[in-house]
Amino acid sequence: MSEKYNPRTIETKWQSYWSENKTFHSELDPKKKKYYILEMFPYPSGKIHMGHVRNYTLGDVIARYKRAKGYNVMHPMGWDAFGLPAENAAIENNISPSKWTYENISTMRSQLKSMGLSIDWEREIATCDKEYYHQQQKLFLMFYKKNLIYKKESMVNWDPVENTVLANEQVIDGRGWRSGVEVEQKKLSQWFFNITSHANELLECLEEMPDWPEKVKLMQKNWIGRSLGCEINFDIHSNYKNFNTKQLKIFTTRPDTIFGATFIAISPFHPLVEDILENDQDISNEVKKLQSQKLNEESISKNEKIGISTRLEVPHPFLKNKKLPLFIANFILMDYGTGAIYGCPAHDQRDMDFAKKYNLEIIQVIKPDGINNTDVDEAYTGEGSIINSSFLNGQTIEEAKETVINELEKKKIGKKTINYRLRDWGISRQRYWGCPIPILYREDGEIIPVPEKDLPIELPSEVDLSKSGNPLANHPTWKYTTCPETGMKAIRETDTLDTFVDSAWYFLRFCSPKCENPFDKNEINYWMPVDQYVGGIEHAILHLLYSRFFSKALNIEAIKEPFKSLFTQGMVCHATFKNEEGAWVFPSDVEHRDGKLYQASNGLEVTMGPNESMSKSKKNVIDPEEIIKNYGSDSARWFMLSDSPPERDINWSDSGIHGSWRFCQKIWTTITSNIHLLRENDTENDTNEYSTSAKLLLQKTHQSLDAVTNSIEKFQMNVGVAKIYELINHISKFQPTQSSEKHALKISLKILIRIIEPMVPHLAEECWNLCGNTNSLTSEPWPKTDKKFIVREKATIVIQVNGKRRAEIETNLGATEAEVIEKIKNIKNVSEHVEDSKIIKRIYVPNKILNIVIEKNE
RNA sequence: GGGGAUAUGGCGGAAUUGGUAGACGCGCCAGACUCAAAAUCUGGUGCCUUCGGGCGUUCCGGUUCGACUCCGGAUAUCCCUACCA
Repeated sequence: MSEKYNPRTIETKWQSYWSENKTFHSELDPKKKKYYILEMFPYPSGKIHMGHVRNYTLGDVIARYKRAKGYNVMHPMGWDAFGLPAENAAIENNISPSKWTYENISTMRSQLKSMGLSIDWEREIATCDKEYYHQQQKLFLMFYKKNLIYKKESMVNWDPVENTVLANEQVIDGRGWRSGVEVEQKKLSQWFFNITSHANELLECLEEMPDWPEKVKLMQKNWIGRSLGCEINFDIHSNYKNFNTKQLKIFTTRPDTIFGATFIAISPFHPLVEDILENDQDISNEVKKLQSQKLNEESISKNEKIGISTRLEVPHPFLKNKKLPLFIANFILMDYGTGAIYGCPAHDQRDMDFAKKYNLEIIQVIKPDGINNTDVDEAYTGEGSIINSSFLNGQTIEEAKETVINELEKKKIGKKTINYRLRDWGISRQRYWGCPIPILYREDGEIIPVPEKDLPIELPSEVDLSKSGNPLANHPTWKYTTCPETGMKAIRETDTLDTFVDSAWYFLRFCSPKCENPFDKNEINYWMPVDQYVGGIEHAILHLLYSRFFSKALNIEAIKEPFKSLFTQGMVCHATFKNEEGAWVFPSDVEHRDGKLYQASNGLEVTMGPNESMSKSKKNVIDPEEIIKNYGSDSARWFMLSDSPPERDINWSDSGIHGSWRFCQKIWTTITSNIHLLRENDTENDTNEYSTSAKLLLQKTHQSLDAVTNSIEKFQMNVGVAKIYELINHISKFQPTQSSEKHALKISLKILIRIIEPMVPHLAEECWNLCGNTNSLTSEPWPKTDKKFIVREKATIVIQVNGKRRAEIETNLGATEAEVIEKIKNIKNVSEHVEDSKIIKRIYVPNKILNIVIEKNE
C-alpha cells in the first residue's frame, strides 16, 4: 500500500458514490428522531466565495455529525434567486435575467457539489422557479384575506434622470449610482405587510428562545423598540381662513418634560402640512424642498436641523396663556409616533440644537440630583427631580410621567400609548426580476385579488430593461387583462415582491418542495422547526424577523418559531480594490509593481480600500476553486474550520492552507502504513491487559473523542480541529510492539477515521474503505467515549505564593490541604519565597491550587 | 447619530467559565535525509534578563488571596441601521 494521497481521484469517486446511492436522501420517518439543519441559502451571483465555503462547511459538519448520532437528518439547499443584480447583468451583458440566474445556479451548484456537502439535492428549489413563486402568490392571497396586507402611500428614492425607483444601496452620497444626480423623495402607493400587528408577539417570544445568541435577540428587541409613552392632543389656533384642523396629536416618551415644551414640530409629510400650504403659499417652496430632499450622509453627519416657521400657534395643555410656535421640521419622521412632537430643548439634544438655531426659549425642568447643572449648551437627559413645572415640582421623572398621563386622561386630552420603533414592512418593488403581486386594478377602481385558480401570474419572458421606469409597466401587453368575475377591463399590479418575502418561508418549502400547495401539513409537522439554522450575522435582524413574522402569521402550531437554534457565523472579509476610474477590481486581478498596485487586465492603477465582508458587488471575493484544485476540498474544508472560531469575523488569508494539506497527507500515510493491521479480522483480545503506553494511547484517544464531540456540539470547530491534531501527533509517535498495543492502535485509528468524517468526508470514506469495509462510513454511528480510559488518577496542584506560581506537585485525587502542605515543605522555590514572612492565610482549592498569602515586608 | 460585537506572541487562535496564559496550526530557526532543491521527519520558538529572575492577554482604573475571564472609563476595528421624540 504505497499509493499517494490523491484528493482529486478520491473526491470525485466519493461524490459520485454519494450521489448514486442517494446517501443523503431524506424522508419522513415517524420512527426516527428528525434533525433539520439549514444554512441560509445563497444568492446566485455567479460563483461561490469563501464566505459560502465557511457557511456550508460549518453546516455540513453538523449535518454529518447528527447523522452519525442517529438522527434522521434533512439538509437541503436552494437559491435566493430573485433580485436586482440579475437585472443589472441583463443590461450590462445583454442576457436575460432568467438565463443569467439559471446559469449562475448551475455553476454554483457544481461548485457546492465539489465541496462534498451532504445535501439532499432532490429538495433543491429556486425562488425564481415558477413553481415556487406560484405558491408564494397563494400565500400572498392568504395573508391578504387575513388583512395582513394593505396599501398606503410611501416614500421611495426617485432618480429623476433614469425615471426610476432606486434601492437604498443604489443611492450613493445622496445621488443615483448611474445618473449621478441628486435623488429625490417621491410618494408612491405601495403594498405593506402589517408586521407591527405582531410586534408584541415577536418581542415576547424572544424570551423563550434559549438557543438563539443573546446578541441577536438583543438586536431584534432594540429593533422592535417597544416604548411606553403618551399621545397628547393639542388644540390649534389659527388666523387662517380655510382651516379645518382643530387638533394635533403628538407623541412623546417624556411627558414629564411637558412644562419645558417651547415649540411644536411636525414632519414635512404630516397631513396638516397641506392644510397650512393652502393658506400660506409663501412657504410652499421651502416645504417642497424639505419634502423632496433625501437627506444625504453629509447633512446627517452635520446634524443640520431645518425648520420652517408657520403662523400657527398651539396653546400649552396646562398653561392657558402659553402659546407654542409650530414648525415644519426635517428631523421629524412621519413613520414614527404621530409625526408630530413638542420640543423640550433643555432635555433633548436635537431640540436644543433646533432651539438655538431658531432662537427659541429653553426652560430647564429637571434638576440633576446633587449638582446644579446650568450648562445651557448640552441637553440634560439624566435622572433628577422636576422643577419649574407647576403641579409636578419635586417629583421624580417616573412619578411625573405617571402624574402627567393621569392628568391628561382626566382632562381627556391624551392617553398612555405603547409605541414601536418597528414599522410595517414595505414589500412593493418597482422591478422586473421578482415575484409578481397577484392583484388587479379594475377599470371601475376596484382592487381585486387574482383568484387562486388563475395563478400563477407568470413573469413575461421578453422584457426591455434598458428603458427607464418599471419594466413590467413598460411591457406592451403584459399588464392588460380582464376581471375574471365581471369581464371588465383591468390592469395587473406591475410591482413585484421584495426578495425578503421569498426567503421568509423557503425553509417551509424545503419540507415538501414538490407539494401543490405551499406546504404539506404532515411534512411540516414532522420536520419543523429547523433544529439548527446557520448563517451570517448580517441577517440578525431583517431576514430573521420577517421569517418569524411569516411563521406567526401562518398560525400553524409546529412553526410558532421557525428556528429552534441559531448560529451566526462571522463575516469573511477582504480588502477592497478600486481602479483610477472608480470601478471595483477583483483581488485576483490586482498585481504589485514598483511598490504600486495595478489592475492586471488593463494596466490601470489601483488603490486598496478597507477590509469589508466579501460581496460580489464590491468584487472583493476569493473564488475557492483555485484552492480546491490545488489542495482538494477536504483540505479546503479543514482549513476553513481550523484556526478561527466560527462566530468571529476573519480577514481572509490562505497562509496556513499548507498545514491543512499536510494534515490530510499525514492521515493518509498513517492509515496506509497501518493498513495490514486495520484489515485484520478483529479477535477477542485480552483487552484489559494493555501496556502502559497502550493505555496512554487509549486515554488520549478517548479524551480526544470526548473533546471533539464537545467542540462540535458547541460550534467550536477550531478547537475540535486542534484536538484531532493532538491525537494524530500522538498516534504517529506510537510504536506498537506487543499484540495488545497493536490492538489499541487499531481502535485508535478507527475512532480517528470516524471523527474526521464530518470535516474531511472524502478522505475519511476512502480510509474506511481501505480498511476493507464495504459500507459507507456515513452509516457508521459516532463512537462512544469510554469513561474508564479517561478517569483522572492524579491531580496536578499548583502552588502559589501571593498569587504567583512557584511550583506544582502531583497528588492523589482529593488530597487534603494538610497532605499538600506536607508535600511542599521541601520545595525550595516555595520556602524561599515564604521565608520568615507571616502567613496571613492559605487558599486551597482541592485538585487545583494552593495559594499561600504572606505579609509583604516592605 | 443609534444599536450590536470584537481586541491574547511575528500571524490565526486555545484556556476546564475566577485558579499553571500562549494548547493546536502557520511562519521562523536549527538538525536529519539529498550532489542539490522541493517534499518529509526531529527539535526549538511570548518579551526582557546581570541567568537569580522580571514583565506580559489594546490602554487607564477598580473588585479579589488570585482577573484574558467580573465592574467602571478610554481607544481602535467590524456588522446592522439612519435624525425613532
